[in-house]
Amino acid sequence: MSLEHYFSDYPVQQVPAGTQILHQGDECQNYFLLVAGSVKIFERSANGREVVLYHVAPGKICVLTTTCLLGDKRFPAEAVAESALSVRMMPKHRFDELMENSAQFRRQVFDNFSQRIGSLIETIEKLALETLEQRLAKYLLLQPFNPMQVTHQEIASEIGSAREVVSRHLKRFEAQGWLKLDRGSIELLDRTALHHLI
Amino acid sequence: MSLEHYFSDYPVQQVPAGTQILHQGDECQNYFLLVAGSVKIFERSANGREVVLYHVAPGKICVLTTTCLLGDKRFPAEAVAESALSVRMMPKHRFDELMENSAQFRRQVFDNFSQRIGSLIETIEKLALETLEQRLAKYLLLQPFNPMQVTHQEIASEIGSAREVVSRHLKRFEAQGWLKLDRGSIELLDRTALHHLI
DNA sequence: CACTCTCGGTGACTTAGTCACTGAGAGTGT
DNA sequence: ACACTCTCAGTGACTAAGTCACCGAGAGTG
Repeated sequence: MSLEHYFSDYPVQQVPAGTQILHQGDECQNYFLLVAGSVKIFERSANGREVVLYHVAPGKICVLTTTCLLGDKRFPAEAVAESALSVRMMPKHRFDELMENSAQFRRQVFDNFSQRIGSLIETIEKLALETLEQRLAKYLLLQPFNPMQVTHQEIASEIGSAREVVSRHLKRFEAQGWLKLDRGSIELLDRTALHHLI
Repeated sequence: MSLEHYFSDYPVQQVPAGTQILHQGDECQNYFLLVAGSVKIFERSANGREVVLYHVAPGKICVLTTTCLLGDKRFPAEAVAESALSVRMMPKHRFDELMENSAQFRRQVFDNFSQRIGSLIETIEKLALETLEQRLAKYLLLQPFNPMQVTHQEIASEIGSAREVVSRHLKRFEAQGWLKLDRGSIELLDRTALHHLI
């Protein structure tokens, strides 16, 4: 039984791509389950640099929203729709009721929490212990499309770096013949070479 | 009702300071509640660098152990007793039973999860968006004792940096008259100056 | 076709991390 | 007391990463 089952009483709502769903300091009103699309949760620093904390995938709830509602806290990050979204919203009282009465539901929510903790720890490891080159190579190899449509700025905030630095590394990779750069797109030509960096 | 209540059926066990409790890849056997002392959970990279993920405080359970047992995974980090410990261990079946039957217990465990997610996100923010000087100043100002007994290496792994880099910054702070360095100890002399760095 | 905006490239510089080595102190055993 | 070993910190030389200020190409708009 998937999480979506428990949200089926609530209508699917559409959100256009690019919508900023939550700002830092906002109050969370509802739990939301993502039906389709992708939400980016990230932090923005005083000088405008960004770092992506995680993405919410279809079939998942946003763990940070959950902790806010459970702990009665403000949302500590930014949430933006990366693509057009379909979402279902559930009010707090219903969520609490399900947590109380459904072992299945609890299990699903706990799994979401566990996975998120794992992914956050992975992010910390990468930031603190890996070189930028390694993080960049991993990022490129994980993308589902080739060529991929992505800007250098987007990559920088995914891997916790700065645009210029990413540009320079990519340029170097291109000079090695490992990939081909175009405005807003990157085509991998030699995945093996990138693998050797890791 | 605190978490400790639910562990009271299980005897308090003593663990000497410095004991490595879990290695990367170990299988978790029991949930443990820390009664007294402090446990450091950290990652170690191939070249020996370390980064601290979090500390387990008295009255808390180790969230990572919990996610391992719930998800049937191996422990993904290192766990070391920072001081002499008193712990109570609870077998998996009892934990599952409590999760099933006690709303209070669930609530406590969830709170632990939420707090941990918050602290991990904070760590990511610091690593990606703050300068080393800021992280170092924050670390120093948060320590409960003055002078504090700590090595440069320990500080480096707490703030995700390298020993030499920390040494140089500390040396500079000392030259400014903000603190006094000694072998294995640091005395803060001007907290206000350190605050201005943040 | 001018205007604007986004995206990427670049040089010069600062900050952070790495590597290899040094020496000072603390603790141990004889 | 003395040598031995270990931990801790200091340092120079270097590489990697991040910042700042600026430029120019292309895409989209009116």
